Amino acid sequence: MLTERQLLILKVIVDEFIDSAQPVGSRHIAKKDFISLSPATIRNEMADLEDLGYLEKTHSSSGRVPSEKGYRYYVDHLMSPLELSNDVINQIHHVLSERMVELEKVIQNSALIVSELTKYTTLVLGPQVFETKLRQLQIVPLNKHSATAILITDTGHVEHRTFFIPEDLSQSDLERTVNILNDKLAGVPIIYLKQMIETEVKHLLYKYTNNTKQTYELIKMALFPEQSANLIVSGKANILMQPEFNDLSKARSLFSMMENEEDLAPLLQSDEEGLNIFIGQENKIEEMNQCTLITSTYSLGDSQVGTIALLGPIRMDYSKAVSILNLWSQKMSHTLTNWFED
Amino acid sequence: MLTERQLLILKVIVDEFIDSAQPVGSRHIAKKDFISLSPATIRNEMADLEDLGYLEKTHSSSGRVPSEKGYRYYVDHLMSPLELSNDVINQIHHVLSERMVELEKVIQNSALIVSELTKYTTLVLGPQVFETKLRQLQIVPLNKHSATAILITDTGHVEHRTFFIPEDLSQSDLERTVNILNDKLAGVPIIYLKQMIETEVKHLLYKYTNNTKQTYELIKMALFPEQSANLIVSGKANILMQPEFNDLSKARSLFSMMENEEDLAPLLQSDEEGLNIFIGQENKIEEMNQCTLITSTYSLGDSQVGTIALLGPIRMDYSKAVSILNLWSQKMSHTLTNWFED
DNA sequence: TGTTAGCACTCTATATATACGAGTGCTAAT
DNA sequence: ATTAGCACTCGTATATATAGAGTGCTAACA
Repeated sequence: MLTERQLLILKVIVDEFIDSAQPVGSRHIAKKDFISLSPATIRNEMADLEDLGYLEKTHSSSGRVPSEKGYRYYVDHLMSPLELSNDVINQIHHVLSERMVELEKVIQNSALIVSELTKYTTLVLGPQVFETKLRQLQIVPLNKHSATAILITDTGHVEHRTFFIPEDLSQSDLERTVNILNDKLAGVPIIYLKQMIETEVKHLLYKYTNNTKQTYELIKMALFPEQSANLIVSGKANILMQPEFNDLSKARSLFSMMENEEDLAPLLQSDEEGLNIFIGQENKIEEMNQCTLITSTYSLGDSQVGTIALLGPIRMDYSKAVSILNLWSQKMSHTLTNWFED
Repeated sequence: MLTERQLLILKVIVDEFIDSAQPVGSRHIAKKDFISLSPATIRNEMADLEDLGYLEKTHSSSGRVPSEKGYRYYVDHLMSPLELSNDVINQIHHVLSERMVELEKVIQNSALIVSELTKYTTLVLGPQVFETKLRQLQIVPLNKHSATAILITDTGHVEHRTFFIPEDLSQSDLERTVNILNDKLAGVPIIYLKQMIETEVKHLLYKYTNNTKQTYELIKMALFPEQSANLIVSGKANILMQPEFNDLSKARSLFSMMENEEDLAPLLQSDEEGLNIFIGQENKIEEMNQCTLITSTYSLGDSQVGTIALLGPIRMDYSKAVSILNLWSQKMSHTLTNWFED
C-alpha cells in the first residue's frame, strides 16, 4: 500500500510529465512550494515507486516517467477533476443547443469542437436510438432491373439501398409487398422490425403474393443493410502534433489504422456504460498501444445510444479529457431527451 | 533550345531521382550502358542544364536534382509512358466492371485501389451526371413540426433533408404540393429542376394552395440543398511513407489541410478536360507547394462528369501515375456509358 | 572543336574525443 | 526518518578528424 507521501509524489510526477513531456527529476519536485522535502528524500520515494512499478526511467540516470501502471493508478485515484473554463462550457453548450434539424450535423459539429478543445482525435458513434420507429418504407423502381428501397424513421433518419429486381418478380407483387410492409410496420420500433416481419408479415406475403421466398429475401436485404456504424472522426491531424509521434514510424502505423473507420467502430461499441479509459497496452488493437482511448457513453432516457471517444497519447491530459467528455455526454443526453420528447 | 544529348541527360536524371530520391551524380549516369559519355562531359552538360534552370544542386558539390522547371519539361516532353502490368490493368478493370448496384461504391472502391496501386493519396470527385433525372419526390412528415424531404434520381441517388414545417402550412397543402411536384417534375433532368419549377409549377401552386410563397421557399430549400461536393479521399496515410515528409512539419501542414475535404473539392473542379498536372508551386494552395497534383477527368458521353486525382510528392512517379489515371478515367467513362444506356 | 583524364576543392556524413549538466544512488551525518 | 554530500551514469552538445561522393577547371587528346 502506498503512503500519503508516495501518492503525492506520484501525482506530481504524472501531472508534471503530462504537462511537459519531460522526465521529472527530484529537484524539480522539491522546488514546488507545497512540497517540503529534500530532493534526496524524494529520490528515495521515487526509487520505491519505481520498484512498485508505478514509475520508470528512460535511462539509468534520468528523471522518472509514469509507467502504464502509474497512469492507471493516477486516473483511478489521484487525478483531480478539472474545472472547465466558461469558454469551453459555452462552446459545448452552444454546439448542442443550436436548434438544428438534423442530428447528424450536431454530431459532426460536436466532433469538430471537441477535437479542437482537446487537441486529440475525436470519435463519435451513434446515436442509435432504439426507440426509433419506422415511419415509412418506399420502393422506387429505377428501371427494369433495379429499384431503390428507402427506409425513413421518425427521427428523420433515412437509409437507402439500391438492389436488382429478380427477373420473375412482378411489378404488382412488388407494390403489394410494399403496401403490406407499410401497413404492418409503420410505427414499429426499428429493433422489432425483423421479429414483426416474421410474425405479422410473412403469412400475408404468402397469402397475397407469388414468389414469396424471393420477396422475403429481398425485404430482408433492403431493410437490414449491414448497419454502417455511424462513426464520425475529427481531428486526426492533431495526433501529429504530439511529441510522442515525432517518431514517424509510430505515426504511420496509427494513421494506417485510422484509415479504415470500420475497424475503429468496434472499439466504441463496448457495452460498458459511462466513462472508460484504455491506457496503452490495455487497448486491444496493437497499433494503439502507444495511445490512450477514453470513451464515454451518452443516452436517451435510460438507454445508452452512442459513444464519444478521444484518442491521444498515453501522456494525455486526463483531467481535461475526462471533464470535457463528461460534460459533452451529459449535455448530449439532455439534448437528445428534449429532441425526442415532443 | 536543348540538344538531344541534354534532353537525354535531363530525362535520365529525373528518372533516377524519382526512383532513388537521391541527388544524381555524373559518374552514376555515365555507368548506364546506353550512355557512352565520360563523367566529365556529363558534368559539363549538367552545368549547362543547371544554368538553364532545369536542374538544381542541394549543395555546391552535390549531384543534381530536377527543379520544378525540370519536372515540368519532363512531363511535357520527356516522360516515357509506362506499360502497365497485367495485374494492375486487371485490378482496375475488376473494380469498374463488378456489377455493382450503387455507383458510390464503385467510386469508393476505385479510390481505394488506385491509392494502393500508386501509393499516393487518391481523390475522386463525382460523378455529377447532368442527365440524371428526378424519379420521385417524397415528403414524409415526422411530427407536428418537421418533415423529411427525399429526392430520388433515376440513378438511385438519394438526397434527403429534414426541415421544419412552417406553423401555418396545412397538411393538405403540403400533400397537394408534393403531388403537383411529382406530377410535373418526375423525369425532369436535375439541372432543369429549378427552371421547371419557375415555369411549370409556380402557377399551379398559386392556383391550388394557400401560403404559396412559403411553400415555394420550402421547395427550393428541400430540393436544392447545398450540393455537398461528392468527394472521396483514400490513402491519406500514404503521404507519410514518402521520404520528403520525414520532416514532420511538412506532413503536419499537409494533413491539416486535408482535414477539410470541402477545401479540397475545388481543386478538382477545374473545367480543364483530360489530364492536368500541377507541380509544386503551380498548385494554388500554399500547403501543397511541396506536392504534385495530377487530375484526370472522366465523362459520360460527351460531358465531363467527374475527376480523379492523385496527390503525392513532387518527386512523383509521373509515368505510373499518369498511366493509371488515364486507364481508370477511360474505363470509368466506359463503365458509366454502359451504366446509363439501359 | 568536342571530349576526356586528372586533380584540387567543397561539402556531407560519420566517427571519436571531450566537456557539461541533469539526475541518480549510496553513505554518513543530523 | 531525513538530508547533505559526493561519486557515478548517461544524454546532449561541441569540436575535430576522416572518408567519400561529387564538382569545376585545366590541359591533353582525337
